[in-house]
Amino acid sequence: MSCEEVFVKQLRDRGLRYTPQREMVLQAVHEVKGQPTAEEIYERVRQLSTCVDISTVYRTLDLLQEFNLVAVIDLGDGQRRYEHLGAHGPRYHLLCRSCGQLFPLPEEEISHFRSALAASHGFAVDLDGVVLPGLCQACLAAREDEAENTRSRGAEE
Amino acid sequence: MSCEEVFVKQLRDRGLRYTPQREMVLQAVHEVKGQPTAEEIYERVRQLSTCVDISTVYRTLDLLQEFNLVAVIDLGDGQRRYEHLGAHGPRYHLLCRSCGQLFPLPEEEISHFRSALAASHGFAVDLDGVVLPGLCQACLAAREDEAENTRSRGAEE
DNA sequence: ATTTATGCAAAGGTTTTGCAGAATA
DNA sequence: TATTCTGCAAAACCTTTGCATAAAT
Repeated sequence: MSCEEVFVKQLRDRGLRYTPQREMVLQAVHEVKGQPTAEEIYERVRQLSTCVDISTVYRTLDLLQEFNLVAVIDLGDGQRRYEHLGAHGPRYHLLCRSCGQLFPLPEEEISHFRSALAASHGFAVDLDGVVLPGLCQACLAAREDEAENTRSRGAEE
Repeated sequence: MSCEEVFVKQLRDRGLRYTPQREMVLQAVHEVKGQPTAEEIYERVRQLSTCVDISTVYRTLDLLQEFNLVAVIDLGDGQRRYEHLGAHGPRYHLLCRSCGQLFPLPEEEISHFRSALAASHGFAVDLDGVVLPGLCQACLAAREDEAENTRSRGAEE
């Protein structure tokens, strides 16, 4: 079942309606790369039709989230971001604090952590859409180089 | 070295000043339980002195964060929260999506996850102040009971 | 015909900023 | 005395809401 079909079905099941605006927001969610903000999705929608309001975009994104068609992502910059959830299901992310790049984190990495936590605390972690900050390989290496340089410079002086 | 001493030293190192307002904000951070918002810290400060402005509180909290004396916590309710970082160092949290309770997550649980990730992706996760959502033991049990009841009721009818 | 959805505009809440006067080193 | 800091007020920011009109079933 395609995303659109899922959306229509879920709407119908609740007595809600499939409108052109809702269709356009879903399309924009597919088309905009990365993890767009509501504003960015709104801009894409505006390319399709000029008189759609951003409040409609927000309202539609709320629905898509409820239906598990998008995940909400927080990169800690005070703006909500949205990510399309296709057949692949939930995604987990690593955010490099230094370069700002977002890296996907495969499910396998999460599952060990999840079961360890379930065993020790009885807590069922649910990391859908969670963004884990840190330093990526490249930035970590750069930082180590810098520390090395500082040390050797210190020794010379 | 006490928090206050660290704060004063860090300020001096940057040519910044130790003012009564900054002292009171640090004190409030120690005294308010849990993970207070800027507003809550502000209220505590106001008990000490009536004419301190909330913008000063925000500005001081920014400094304390830079100096690693507080961690910033996001419980996903659109309000930044602050947590005092004492000698114990960074804290990790589990947030129950159902009852809203916050549970501490000991360092040991994190470290396996961190080394696994470092080995597989070369990414150094840094979960200081990160809040991992999920379901706590009690809410998980309650949910399972409910599912059980629904099933047996369904069978009766 | 009935109910839901939309656009508009305005409000909402938290956090930030500009600036003149006060305080610190 | 030279900067930094503060309080005040206003702005900025993202998101939500109320309401009359329009659209969908």
